[in-house]
Amino acid sequence: MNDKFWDLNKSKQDNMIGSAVKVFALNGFSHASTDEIVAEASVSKGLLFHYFYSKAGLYSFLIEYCARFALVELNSEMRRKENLPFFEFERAITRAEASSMRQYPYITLFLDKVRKDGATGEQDLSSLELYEDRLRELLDCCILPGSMILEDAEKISSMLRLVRTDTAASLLRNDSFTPERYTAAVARSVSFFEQFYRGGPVI
Amino acid sequence: MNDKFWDLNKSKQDNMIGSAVKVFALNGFSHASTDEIVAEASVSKGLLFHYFYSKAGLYSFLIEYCARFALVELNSEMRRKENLPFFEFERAITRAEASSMRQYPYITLFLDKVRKDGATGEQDLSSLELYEDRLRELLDCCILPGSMILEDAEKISSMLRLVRTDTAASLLRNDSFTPERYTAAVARSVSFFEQFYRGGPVI
Amino acid sequence: MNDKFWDLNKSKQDNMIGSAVKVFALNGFSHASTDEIVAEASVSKGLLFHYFYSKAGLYSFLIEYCARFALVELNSEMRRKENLPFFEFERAITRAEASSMRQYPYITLFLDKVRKDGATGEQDLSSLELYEDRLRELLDCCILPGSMILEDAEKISSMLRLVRTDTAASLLRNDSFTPERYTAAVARSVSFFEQFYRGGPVI
Amino acid sequence: MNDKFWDLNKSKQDNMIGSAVKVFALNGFSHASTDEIVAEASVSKGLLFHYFYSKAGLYSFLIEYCARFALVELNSEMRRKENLPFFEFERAITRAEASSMRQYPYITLFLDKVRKDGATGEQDLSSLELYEDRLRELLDCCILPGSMILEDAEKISSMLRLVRTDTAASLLRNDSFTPERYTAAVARSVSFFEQFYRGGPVI
DNA sequence: TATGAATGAGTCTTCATTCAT
DNA sequence: AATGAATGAAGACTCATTCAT
Repeated sequence: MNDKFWDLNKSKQDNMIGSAVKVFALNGFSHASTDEIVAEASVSKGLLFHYFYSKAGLYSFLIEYCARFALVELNSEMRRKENLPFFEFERAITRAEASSMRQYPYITLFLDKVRKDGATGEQDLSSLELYEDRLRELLDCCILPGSMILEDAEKISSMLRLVRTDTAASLLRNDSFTPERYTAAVARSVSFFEQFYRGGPVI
Repeated sequence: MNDKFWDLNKSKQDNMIGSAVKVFALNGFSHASTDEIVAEASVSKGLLFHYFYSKAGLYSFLIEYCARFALVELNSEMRRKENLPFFEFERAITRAEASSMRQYPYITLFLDKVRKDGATGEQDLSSLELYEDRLRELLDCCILPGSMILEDAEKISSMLRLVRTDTAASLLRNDSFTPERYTAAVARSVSFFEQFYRGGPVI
Repeated sequence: MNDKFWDLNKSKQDNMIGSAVKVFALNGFSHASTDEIVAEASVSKGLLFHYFYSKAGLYSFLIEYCARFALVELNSEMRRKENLPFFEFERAITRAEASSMRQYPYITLFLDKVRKDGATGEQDLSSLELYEDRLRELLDCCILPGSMILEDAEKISSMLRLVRTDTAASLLRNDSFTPERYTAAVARSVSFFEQFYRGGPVI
Repeated sequence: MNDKFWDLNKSKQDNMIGSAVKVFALNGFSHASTDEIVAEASVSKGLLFHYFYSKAGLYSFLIEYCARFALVELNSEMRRKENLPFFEFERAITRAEASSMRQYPYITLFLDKVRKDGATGEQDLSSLELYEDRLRELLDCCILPGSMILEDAEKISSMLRLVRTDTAASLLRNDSFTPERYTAAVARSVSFFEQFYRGGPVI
């Protein structure tokens, strides 16, 4: 990408980023059209390519930018609270995502699409892996309920990720997304798992 | 579609269906190329369009065909066993899918892709909905463990669907898919949920 | 390139080759437009790319094809007459070029453009070099007039090449090109040099 | 062009002229990019268009400017020496070009490119023709060796022009150009022709 | 029935040119 | 005078679809 992008004022940057994230999130890399992106952002075709050189270049940039953005939000939510009880940790992730989505509503869906598209592609996913590694690290130092083993925590955590993605997708699809609704909807699923472990070992 | 397709011998039919299902499953509707489909099936471009008129027509046909095929397998697995205990029901779904995938390995991934692609598209998804409705119906008349309410069963069921899709995707990706491995892998996740409800109410 | 190109009938092949050679000869690689080529050949854009994959691929193909074609014409003109007197050799080259240009009028200009464009580009020029090598080889076994040393023969030969290119360019420019006019015009320049060596040593 | 260009100090003018001449000489009109020109000259895009209005305008300006510049150098070299012996005349042309190239190394290549590009284009070449006319005029009043007729002089002169262009191109290509090397290299070719006419009529 | 050559609308990308600052 | 962000028309290339055989 062209570093001059950062000389633009924040709102222009966010307009272009948000528009591109949305179109990529909804269509995936191959079917996202640069025409749609520039229409969504109300800028010219030339400008997009001036800053990002190619559709693939824009995509790579967004992966890195969004993964880092999400990581910052995650760390900011986690500050000074590393050893959270497992379910509090899951709620914190949800709040961090909600916070990212306040800025770029489609960021969560976008990163999810990248994980799937990227499996077959040749993108540099290292930033995204950094984010995943951090999540994993935080999970590892969670305080698990008495009867929960790490393997179970991982299973639950990966299922909750699915719930979050589904929730985001469905709220955005019918135009009713707000960070608050998102947090509330996911919270119900977290509590669902939590009940199994409430009040000690389950047998 | 052109009904003369059904006059072909079964192996030619299955060759074209299986090839198209695979390419659509791996790439989604928009990025699947008719060139790749005809190469995979070793037939000519003209023939594909002779029978299915358009890429969208082929896609629609496959949705209907695969959804019905999966429904037949599901019903066949369920015959005379409508009131199964919940976790046995989940195991039965898994066996039904494994059976479908013996014929068309990518069918499960294909139908999953359709649900997501289709959300934004204008496909006729009624056959798929029929399949979903049947699943829902079967779920409704399951025998739930003592402490499980229907809402919980639905949550668990939708999470297990995710597990099944992930399992299928990962086995197919590294070329190690067999119906048996698929059934075995999913069974472990079913048992994970089952433990919470074994031996009576959990509190 | 796509080998199926050779399955087309000769007139279609020659139509596409001749059109592309003309457009590249007149405009050079960078400024030649595929739109202009397909318009000149009266075929669709898709077809051009079906057979040649890219503008660069077409260009590479033409370099090889034209260099080989010119080489065949050259060898055919030289058959059984390897040890020609120098100026007869130059006349033979001219006849060989005239013969190539009967098929593809712009071939000489095209190959000349390639030598210049190619100096900065990254084309595979080995076929063209084969042609040049053959010319050089034939020059080396010419019978030189008594007072002419090889170095002089080379100088004269390279100047005559320029004369040939200029002659071709000017005849084609004002639409008056015929192989006969070309041969006649160049012959005058050959004779110009020849006079210096007629009747023995010059000093 | 915008006459205010002449209010700039000479070094800024020459910087822009030299850079543009170089880029046009190396790439021809169509493939020369204004981005490359402004990068070479280290000025802004806007400034280039402020002074020259368009790429074509800049090109036209350069043709006129360079042709006049070359003419001035030619006349300056020829002052008081109109009736030169033919081969001295050719050496004088070479020195005049070398002198032009001391100021703008690519000027000779540029004017040569213009003659070829211009053949198909719609540029105003009258300044260049003035230069050519002057050359022709000087040639006409040369003192020819006894056995040389005017037509021969023209032939030799046009061939020597080619030699000069080739020499300039090859020296500039491998970064070893100096006016002195250029003059020396061309002198050898002039002497080659001269030998034919040394010591009286050649028969 | 079956083929694949041929088409052209649509997509990505470049680049001369404009204009607000 | 000087900048460079912004534009959009034009060019390379793709791919679903058609049609003669």
